[in-house]
Amino acid sequence: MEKGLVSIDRWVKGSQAYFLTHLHADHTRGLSPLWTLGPLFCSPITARLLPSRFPGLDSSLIRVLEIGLTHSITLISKCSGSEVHILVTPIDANHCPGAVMYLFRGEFGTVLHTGDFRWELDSERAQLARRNLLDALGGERVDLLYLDNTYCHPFFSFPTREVAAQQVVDFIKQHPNDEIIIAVDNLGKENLLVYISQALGVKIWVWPERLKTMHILGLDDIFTTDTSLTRVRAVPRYSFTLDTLEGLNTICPTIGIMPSGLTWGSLAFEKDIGYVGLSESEGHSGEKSKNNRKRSTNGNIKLAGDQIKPPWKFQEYSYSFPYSDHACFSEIQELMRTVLPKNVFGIVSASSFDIHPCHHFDNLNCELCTVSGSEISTKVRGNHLDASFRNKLNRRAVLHQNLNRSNVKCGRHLQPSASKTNRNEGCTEKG
DNA sequence: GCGATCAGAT
DNA sequence: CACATCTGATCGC
Repeated sequence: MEKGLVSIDRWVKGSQAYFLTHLHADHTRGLSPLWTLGPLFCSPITARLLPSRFPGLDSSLIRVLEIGLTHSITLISKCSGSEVHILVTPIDANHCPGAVMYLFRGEFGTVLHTGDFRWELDSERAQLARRNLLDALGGERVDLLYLDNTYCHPFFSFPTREVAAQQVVDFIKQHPNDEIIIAVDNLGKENLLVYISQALGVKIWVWPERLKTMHILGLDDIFTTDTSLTRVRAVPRYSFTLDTLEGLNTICPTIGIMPSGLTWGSLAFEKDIGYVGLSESEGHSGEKSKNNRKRSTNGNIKLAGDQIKPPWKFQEYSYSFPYSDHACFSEIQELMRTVLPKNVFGIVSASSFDIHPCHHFDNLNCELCTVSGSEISTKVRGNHLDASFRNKLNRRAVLHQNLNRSNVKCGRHLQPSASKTNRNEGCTEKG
């Protein structure tokens, strides 16, 4: 596609149409309530959430695209001055509420931008997304795939969110006398909270802004801002620190739950970074015991591959569960097989795992793209990357070893500096 | 004083 | 590390 026509999650001058995949902050950098640069295309749910994120945003610029339908857009080529017809099909990305992928078709070829996505094909929702995608493709391959490569490495293996949610529920049930806090962002992981609420028959505390978001999403009776009503609270991830947990534990026993795909991989396991089997975990006693710390290194069960069982105790009071809103490697693999991209470009370039996606998909006959800014500038074959690939893998291994050591030292590296106070007391305090 | 941008933090 | 987010400093208007 020629330059100057469309931007996806990119909010700078120079395009005629702007597409938003979802409302996470790292995809809206540059977008502000003063936005005037062009029409903003998004899904219906994103459109409903937009005013709360960007109060005063000119609503006449918002173009709502129904998911699964193909929409026709006409733009003007800056090169030739002639009309450019673009077909765009938003596909449910199964990431956070409102998140979509965009499939673009036109004379330029077929381009799929996944935004951030999950691809759990045993869920009906993802099956429908896959059908919509295949229908829109009509048997064609994707020429250029912009891929959510967050977990694009065989290293990353974790279960579906439903399985992970059940693991969280089982864990909470095993700790009936503890307060529970769960780290979440401003958007996403709602289904985990709903699942917990329904399984345990409790409401979930959220901070006031988050409650507004829940109401916009139509989740009316499950959440509360009254801490006296429940022992389960969702708190902003940035307030989820060792300091916060220690502080809370001086008042009453409190366990932190970190839902994330980040730490769930087979390499981490080989390096023995301290997974704790579910049956091995024990009731939280509230004591800052060296025993507990020992448990995360000495008491873990060594399992292999998909036998890994959460939770992983990564801090004195905190456990990680493999609940991820990003696709694991096998799901990325499935998407690649579905669209058979001729060229691939990873959209998460800041990741330490920025090995090019094609490295893992030699058999797909796809080109390796590197980028300069937002423009695709060169295309080279992938095999020469072996050295850097190994380096990055080694770096990751060292990283996880360090992580392990830090855990033994009670997460020293995660402690905020002594001068810092808890920035979000209001979100975590009792009463 | 406000918005944009960046560094630094978890 | 950094899934995404927040705070605080700085700069230009």
